[in-house]
Amino acid sequence: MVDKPLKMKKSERTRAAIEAAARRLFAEHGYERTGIRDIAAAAAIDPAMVIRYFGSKDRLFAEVADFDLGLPDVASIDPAHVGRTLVAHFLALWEGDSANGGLPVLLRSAASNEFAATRIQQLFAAQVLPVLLSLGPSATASQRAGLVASQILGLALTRYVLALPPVVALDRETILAEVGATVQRYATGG
Amino acid sequence: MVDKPLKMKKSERTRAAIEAAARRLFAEHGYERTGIRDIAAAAAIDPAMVIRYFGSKDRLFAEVADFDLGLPDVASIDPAHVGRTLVAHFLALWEGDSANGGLPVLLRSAASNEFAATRIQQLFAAQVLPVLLSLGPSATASQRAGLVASQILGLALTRYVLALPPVVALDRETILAEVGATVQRYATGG
DNA sequence: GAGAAAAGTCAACAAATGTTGACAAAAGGA
DNA sequence: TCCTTTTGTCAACATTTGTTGACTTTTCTC
Repeated sequence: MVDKPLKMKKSERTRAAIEAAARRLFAEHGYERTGIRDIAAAAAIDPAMVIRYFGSKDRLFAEVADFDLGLPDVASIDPAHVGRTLVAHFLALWEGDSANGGLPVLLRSAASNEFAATRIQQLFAAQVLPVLLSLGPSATASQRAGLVASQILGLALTRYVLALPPVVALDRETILAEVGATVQRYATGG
Repeated sequence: MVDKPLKMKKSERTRAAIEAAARRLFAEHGYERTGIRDIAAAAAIDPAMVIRYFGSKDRLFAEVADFDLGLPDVASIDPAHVGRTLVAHFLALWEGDSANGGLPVLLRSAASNEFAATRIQQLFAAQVLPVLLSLGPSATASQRAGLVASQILGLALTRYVLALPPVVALDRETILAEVGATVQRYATGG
């Protein structure tokens, strides 16, 4: 058969459907509250297929949780606006409708799922810390990274996971200004 | 029988044992991952007793989650150090070994448990917001409360729930100074 | 000590969980 | 068309879950 443009092989399509459904449900309800049958139903396939394609619930979760923060290159960041830049980037990471959305998945489950917690820790250690290394004395980089994490994950938690009304109500510009200033101070050790 | 000093009625004692075990396990593993049989084992009693004393797992959780932040009186806070004061208070709330410890329970489960999330929201609305009302224009109180919540819960999340190493490594004085300054700025609208 | 009330034990239930294997349908290549 | 591989369906499994009811043991009062 001549190649159907834009249509992948059927197996790829169901695999993608499962992954998309899993991402959405894991992000919405967390690891424990999301059953394989729920995922299968959302993807309109048989529960057994989920296992067939991903081996186990754990491995499916791991696959969905395996993603990249995609932080801008260290060199391309204006040190005077790291705070705002970082916050903007994380906001996009949460609100971006399309591709990844792995961060919501992770944070929703991290509180009661050791794997997810470890994964978050790795992400910050491998991707955020390097950025901070170039912004101040390396001796304090770890401390600065900790403070930055506490504020950024706190914002994500209260706004997207817990959905505390006062935090949800914050408009983008206020967040960029206020939280950005905090992150700026933490990041540069000011 | 003459009253045994410091010993309560037997039923009260087992009830307290269940509650203590539940508090510890809920705080450690979250709502979903803590089974009634786990709680019973930790309290060295029969699983049926848990139901007998508390009716259901939900009600037990609700009981354990029903507590008070115990914030200092608004009037007694020095407005120039609200940030530090608030942070110190929340630190004590987490690290206090004895009585309550309900906050760890709540935060550990809030990400995937609607009841816990709602409860946190209520706590902040009913107990933190009033404090902020006296520290700036009432029109911005909600916004200031949101920012304060994002930082304080973020600290709690990363330090006590996720246990991110760089945040765990922070010493008390650094937290009081750095995070205190942020909360101060958020709270007063500076 | 007899009898009542409280506290505790035990086995079982129905439902939901992740996972598996046997089988049927469809697709693709020869 | 025949045959092989892929893809999907179905029923069942073992385990764990919260919860219940019948029963025995303890505790306390008279």
